[in-house]
Amino acid sequence: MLKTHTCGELRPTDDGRQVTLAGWVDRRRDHGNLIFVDLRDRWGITQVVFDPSASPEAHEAASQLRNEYVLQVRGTVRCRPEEMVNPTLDTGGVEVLAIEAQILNPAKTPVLYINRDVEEDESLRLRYRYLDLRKPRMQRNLILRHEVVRFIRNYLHDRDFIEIETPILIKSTPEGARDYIVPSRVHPGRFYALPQSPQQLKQLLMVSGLERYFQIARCFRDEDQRADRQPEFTQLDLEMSFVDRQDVIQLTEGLFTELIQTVTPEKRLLQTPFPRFTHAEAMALYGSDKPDIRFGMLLTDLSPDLTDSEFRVFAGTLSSGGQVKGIRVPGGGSWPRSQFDELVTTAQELGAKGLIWMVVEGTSPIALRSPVNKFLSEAEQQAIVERMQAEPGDLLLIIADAPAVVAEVLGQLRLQMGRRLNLLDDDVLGFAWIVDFPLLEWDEEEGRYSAVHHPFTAALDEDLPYLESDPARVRAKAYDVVANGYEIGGGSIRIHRRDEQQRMFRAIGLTPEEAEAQFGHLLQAFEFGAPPHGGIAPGIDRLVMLLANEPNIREVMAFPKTQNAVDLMTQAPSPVSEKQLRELHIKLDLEPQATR
RNA sequence: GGGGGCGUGGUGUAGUGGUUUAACAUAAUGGCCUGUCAAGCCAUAGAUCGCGGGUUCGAGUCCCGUCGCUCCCGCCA
Repeated sequence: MLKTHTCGELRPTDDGRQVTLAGWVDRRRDHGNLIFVDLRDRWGITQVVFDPSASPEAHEAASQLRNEYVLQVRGTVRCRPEEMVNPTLDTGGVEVLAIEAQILNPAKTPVLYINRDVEEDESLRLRYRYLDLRKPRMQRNLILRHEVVRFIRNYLHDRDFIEIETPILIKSTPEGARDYIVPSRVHPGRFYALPQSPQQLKQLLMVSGLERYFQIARCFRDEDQRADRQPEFTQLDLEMSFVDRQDVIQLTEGLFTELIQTVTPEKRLLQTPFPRFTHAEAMALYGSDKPDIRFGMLLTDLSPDLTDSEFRVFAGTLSSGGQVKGIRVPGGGSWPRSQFDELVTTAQELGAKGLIWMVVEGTSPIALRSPVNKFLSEAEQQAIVERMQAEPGDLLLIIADAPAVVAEVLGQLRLQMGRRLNLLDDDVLGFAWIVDFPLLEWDEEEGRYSAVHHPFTAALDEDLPYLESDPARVRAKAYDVVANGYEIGGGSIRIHRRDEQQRMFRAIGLTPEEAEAQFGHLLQAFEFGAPPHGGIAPGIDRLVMLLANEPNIREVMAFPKTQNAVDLMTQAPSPVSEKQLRELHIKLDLEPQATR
């Protein structure tokens, strides 16, 4: 080793020790005769003093130093006098008096500031990611990620799970996200796909009798990016045999609870055991299937009070199967009028026909300030205020529209209002389970039903009889774990019988021939004694993002891609040679512009 | 596919409502300095304002296009 100690470990008790440190120059403070260098490595920063009276040679070397030079120093640890202790450094009680210094590598002026916290242009950070990753924030995130994965491995190992790798080159199937595909050289015209998740493979491992499997699995989806979505990402993929929903939920909940208490003890879990909502409840109360339950401001259904209203917006909406619902924004009544107009615009941009706002000025007697109160009877105003438990000074935001629109718009407004009122505490993790998702949803574009979760998800036993007669009514043995408004993971109890799986394929419009061609291996496997099984797949990146208080998952990935799925450091994707294409029997058919 | 934001010395910003040497901080280069820890002081150098076109006497600033990064909708079984 080129060092005897790290830059984070020396303490006053090491006084007098001969040590060798190596790392990067974080800062140099040159006083002419005396030079101070903050030497940095992964473990910390130690101040090195270059005194010409102690070592002229080392001092001369130090005068050459610039930020990010790689330096090896041999010297003597000495305690700092009390008034020179730096309380902001773990090693601030000591310094190393340099006897010998060797520049292992100089460095150009860095394009990013490693030693200060500035928000540099993201493309610059990604292009020079290896420099970006030198920053304490990024190292902290990568270390946290490692700790999370290490805890998961230990936890599952202790519970008799085994980690099994599944192939990255697999078969493309049309269901789900767009596949990344890989051409085969030895089979001209044929392609592998990169897994969107190891779903079928882990189910086959259950057929194999492994019973408890997990994998820290890389997944690939060729879809457009978001702050919490990258083209490749990592899931904790796990599957268990002879379980029901309760078993998977309990295991996952125990894992998360202990993980967070161990790895990020500064985080507070809002509620354990995690509260459970049916999908219908979550939509009704929060307007979202991934609710942020750190704050209330629940959606209140006003429909029962307004069915006979003279106000046509309400009556008309209700008579045509719509809903009237609202949220109560405490204290929002004092905002300027212009902000209410902005909220109306926001609601319309989100798809609502309009937004009704009411300022509660008094509750006994009822006094509302609103563009519509002249259309509402005294009794109706009374009912609205009572049902929403409104108090003077509150702002009420009401939407009358189709149920899906009401949920979407009020759900979004609720989040905006929560942020605005500072109701979202970053140190709190509001985990919850969402269960009883619909099994199928109508796909307008394809003109058929498609699986909400995936086509291997089992239906609730009591709903299964309606699979053919009333598909939209069937609920799934599925469960999502959500936290702070993010979907952290989803899972289900799977179908394990061939006949039931074929029924499901039929329900999503696959012919028996198509089902056989695409999923024949799975159907066949189910004929050889497939056990009941189920599992879940939490997203590691999103979880770590939450634990690290980061706004996007790029901050917890070493080498992420841009929104256009480009790697700015390596410039992937890039053209390949004619020879490579020829070997793969691939001819390009590009627009003239697109040849770059 | 659509909508929004951003792009000015190496880096982070100011300027932007039409006009002169495009300002500040930091980094950089040289000098001074024995106790700093975002060291300090002095001096020097560095941007034709993402790129292309247009309007104008005059464009960093206005208009059109384009590229890059980003946020969102669609999409993400």
